[in-house]
Amino acid sequence: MSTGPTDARPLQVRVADDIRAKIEAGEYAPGQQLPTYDALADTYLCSLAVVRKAADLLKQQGLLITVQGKGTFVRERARARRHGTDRYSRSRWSSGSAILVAEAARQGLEASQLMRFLGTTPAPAAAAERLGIETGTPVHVRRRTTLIDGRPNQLADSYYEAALAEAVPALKEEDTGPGGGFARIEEAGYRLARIREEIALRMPTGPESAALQLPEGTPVAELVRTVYDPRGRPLEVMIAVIAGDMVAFDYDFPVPD
Amino acid sequence: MSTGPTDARPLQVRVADDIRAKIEAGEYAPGQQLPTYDALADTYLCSLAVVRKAADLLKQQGLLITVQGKGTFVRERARARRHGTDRYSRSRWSSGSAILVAEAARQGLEASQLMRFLGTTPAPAAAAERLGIETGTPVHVRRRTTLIDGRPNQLADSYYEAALAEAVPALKEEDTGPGGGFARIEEAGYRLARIREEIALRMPTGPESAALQLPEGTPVAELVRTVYDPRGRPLEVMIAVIAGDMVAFDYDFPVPD
DNA sequence: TAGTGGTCTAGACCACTAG
DNA sequence: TAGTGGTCTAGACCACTAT
Repeated sequence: MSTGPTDARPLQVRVADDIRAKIEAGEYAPGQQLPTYDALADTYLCSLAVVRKAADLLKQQGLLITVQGKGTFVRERARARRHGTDRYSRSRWSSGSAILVAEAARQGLEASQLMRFLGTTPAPAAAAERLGIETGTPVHVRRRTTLIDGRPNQLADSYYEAALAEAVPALKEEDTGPGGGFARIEEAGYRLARIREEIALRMPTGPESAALQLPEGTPVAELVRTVYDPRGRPLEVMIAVIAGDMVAFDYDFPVPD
Repeated sequence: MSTGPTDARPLQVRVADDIRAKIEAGEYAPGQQLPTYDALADTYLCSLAVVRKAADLLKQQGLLITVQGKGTFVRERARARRHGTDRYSRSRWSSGSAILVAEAARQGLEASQLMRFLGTTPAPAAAAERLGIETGTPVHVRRRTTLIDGRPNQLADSYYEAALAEAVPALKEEDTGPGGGFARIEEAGYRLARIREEIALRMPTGPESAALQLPEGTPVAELVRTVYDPRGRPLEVMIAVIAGDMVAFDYDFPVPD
């Protein structure tokens, strides 16, 4: 541990920095188990609580994970799903492939979906606002969990006005069929014209952290996607909470006038 | 504290949840000081260490901030700068306003900039890759810190190939003049046609956390923006690290074919 | 059963802020 | 000077994993 002559930093920080340095130097490789807390306390001549606090700092920074009863491990970087505008290409979903699975496969990932809830609910403020209705108005909702390579990476809730859900009965089914909900909506005579995506960053709440199996120190992206018809009427609002270590967003657009 | 009959959750978690509930209920308002650790330990009939751990959990979630010697406070949500595609509108920057300041003003925010470094540097991999050159090739860089309402919110580094920096001398000046660097580049005969933005989420490193004055539990967005000319040649690569609590991204695009 | 990390206590002392 | 949060110790006991 490189303790400078006037190193006034707290012991726990110096221990954390030393471990981080070893990780970055490859001395502890991704997935590898670290020495036990007891061993580290011996090495650094400090109490267990200090080692514990140092490990907490590194967990917060997403460098370590701990498993009770097993040990402490260098975190392996998850594979990110790139989230670009071209995944919305009409040619792709109108041709019949399941949009999520096909898009993931293109990136060499295996995707699946789990329906958490399907039915009517009072519209939450964020959805109501974008649908142009009153908060609390009954809307149809599809709550799903998306998994990549078996790990949950996204909690996605799609909201539809009741009238639209009536006009597009597939939206009330678990399986919306080839091309997904977008294809069914267009078949019912609507046209999807524009998409607006809003992204915010934050730390997960407790339940989100559990549902997404997030390691400590992993932020989430909150993505609000609104799909509009050619006259600017909102057809769908999706609110998704996405594991920050498993996503990257890509946008490509012309310089606006 | 609503301790159910079979509440097996750790005490520190129950304490944290109870405090969170009070914050969400408005019992502790944003900016308000919480009772001292000692007082909370008395209230919850637990040790100081448990209160401390509960507070750590809430800090990680971005709900509390602590100031040594002063106390513990409910975190006030920072005002976010919306980061939309229309801020790149040619009509805006070509008309002479300072792009950053004007855009922030439109949102009721006060923006300013601080130049951290201006000169030549070996191209980092992320920039070189997108500029289509070898990593390590000397490039011109503008490193700036952006402040919103006086708080630093963005560390932005723009990279230019050496030849372009020669052709656009303003890029080597602190002040690029009305309309900023984009205006100067077009005046030199280039044309900005497309923009690609890539966003990733992560926790800040120590230095980033310090430079952006980030409260604990605040993630950062890493934004890589590449600007292309009409023939698809990259003109500028900007790599920005943005405080997660002070930004929201907006994209609006047609459904691609 | 042995070994790991997780929770919790009681208490000493330090660093910073405010009056 | 008094009061705040921060660091650190020593140790007890619990929960989970492996063998």
